[in-house]
Amino acid sequence: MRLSRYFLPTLKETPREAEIVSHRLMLRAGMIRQEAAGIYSWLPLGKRVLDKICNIVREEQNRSGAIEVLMPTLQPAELWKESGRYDAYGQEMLRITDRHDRPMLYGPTNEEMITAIFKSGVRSYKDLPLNLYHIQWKVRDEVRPRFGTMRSREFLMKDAYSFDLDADAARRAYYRMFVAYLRTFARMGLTSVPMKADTGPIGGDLSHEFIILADTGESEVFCDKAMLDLPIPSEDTDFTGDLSDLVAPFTKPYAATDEMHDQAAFEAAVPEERRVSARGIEVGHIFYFGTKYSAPMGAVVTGPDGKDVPVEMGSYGIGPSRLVPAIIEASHDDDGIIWPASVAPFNVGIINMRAGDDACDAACTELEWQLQAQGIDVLYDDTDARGGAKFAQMDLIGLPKQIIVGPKGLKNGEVEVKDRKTGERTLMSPQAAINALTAS
RNA sequence: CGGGGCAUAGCGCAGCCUGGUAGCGCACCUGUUUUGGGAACAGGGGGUCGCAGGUUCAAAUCCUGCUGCCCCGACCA
Repeated sequence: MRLSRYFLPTLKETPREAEIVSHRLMLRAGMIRQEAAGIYSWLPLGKRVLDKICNIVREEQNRSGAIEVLMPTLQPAELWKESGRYDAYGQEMLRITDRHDRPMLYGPTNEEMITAIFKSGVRSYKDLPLNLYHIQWKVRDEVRPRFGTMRSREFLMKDAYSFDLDADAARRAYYRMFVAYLRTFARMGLTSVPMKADTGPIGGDLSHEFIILADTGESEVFCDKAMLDLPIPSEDTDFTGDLSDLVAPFTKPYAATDEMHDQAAFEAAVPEERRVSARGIEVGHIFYFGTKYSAPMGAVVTGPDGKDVPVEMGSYGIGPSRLVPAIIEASHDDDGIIWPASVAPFNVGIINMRAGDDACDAACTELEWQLQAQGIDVLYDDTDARGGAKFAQMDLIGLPKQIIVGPKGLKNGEVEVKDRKTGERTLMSPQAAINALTAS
């Protein structure tokens, strides 16, 4: 992509409304634009990151055996009256009326609809286990949206729903998602900590929030330092097997958000030097809720004994539109964003120090072409801005690697490869640069 | 939903107290000189001062009402 043909409205100054660093950087890097309180447009750079995140989420969901569907954002109120949540949900549910005066709503979540879908397609226990998920915009008319896309009124969520014959099978389904979540966040360069969460009226221990530690997090969290260094299950994990041994190391150590925190238990369980008390961002939430929706909505399967039983369900959420700022909170410096390679909007930035100079133009074009031929996403700054401005902008938008091409280097047949994170710069031939950047 | 604040060019702001018809920096356009960490000079374009009323010869400025947005708290992917 040529910068001269792209739409990248970056800002030197921070818009006044932005308080936290991720919101500021997303606005300055031209990733989003606010349309109303808690409602944002995603501009090209932001859209690329969001798509990369969704693809990682999708790959890990698929790997775990979940199947993708797509449900609408608009739902009939009727469905929610069946479950009893139409009245229970309150002001956060954005309700509208269609031209026939039928009450509708913008979906804040999809338990009801997925249960209806399940009901219409499944009769037998032989069709279980089943896990259906989608990635769709959700609407919650938040009392106080804030922090950019971290807490917005319209947000993208991956929500998966598992269906099983009994509680044991439901637990196995829960563990599959647990492992998928560990892998998903790790692939984005994040250290996530699963923390016991409130299970509400269902009880049990099958609810976890996945928390990223960050100073600007909304909740206070406590955990054993050992949790931060646990190895992540590999991509060869057999999701058809029993995953309890993989999950156990993550559920045994102490880890709790403030609402579940018990200081005495914390001190008893964790030696002082390993006690971490920090702030965190919730990027995922999984829970098992049994027959809470299947029973009132009549979602049953016929068991091996010929009797109908309501299915055991769980639901599993990840917020991609929240992960974007979460990753920035976890990975930035004074100059801007530092994208982990897996979610970077472009892998490599090329800076032409002397646009219009034949040798520089030719070298840049060749690099751009060669890298793109290898499947590398390249943003080539071919504008005639001064070098300093180009460096600053490239650092702001956080591309992991940069190639600096200028007359000084080219005199010796060299270009400079810069690592955004370390700031390290290395002179090498263009071919060596291509080799280095396509190696992994 | 309670408490506080803000609204003037795309962005950041000054002007308001003490009324006289709008200004600065960045960005943008033209030209020249430049070019290795947010260039310099010269010229230029862009604003129903959030909206609606009112006071006044005259309102960005004073008064009233409304709307939008931000922050702090209680609630949440």
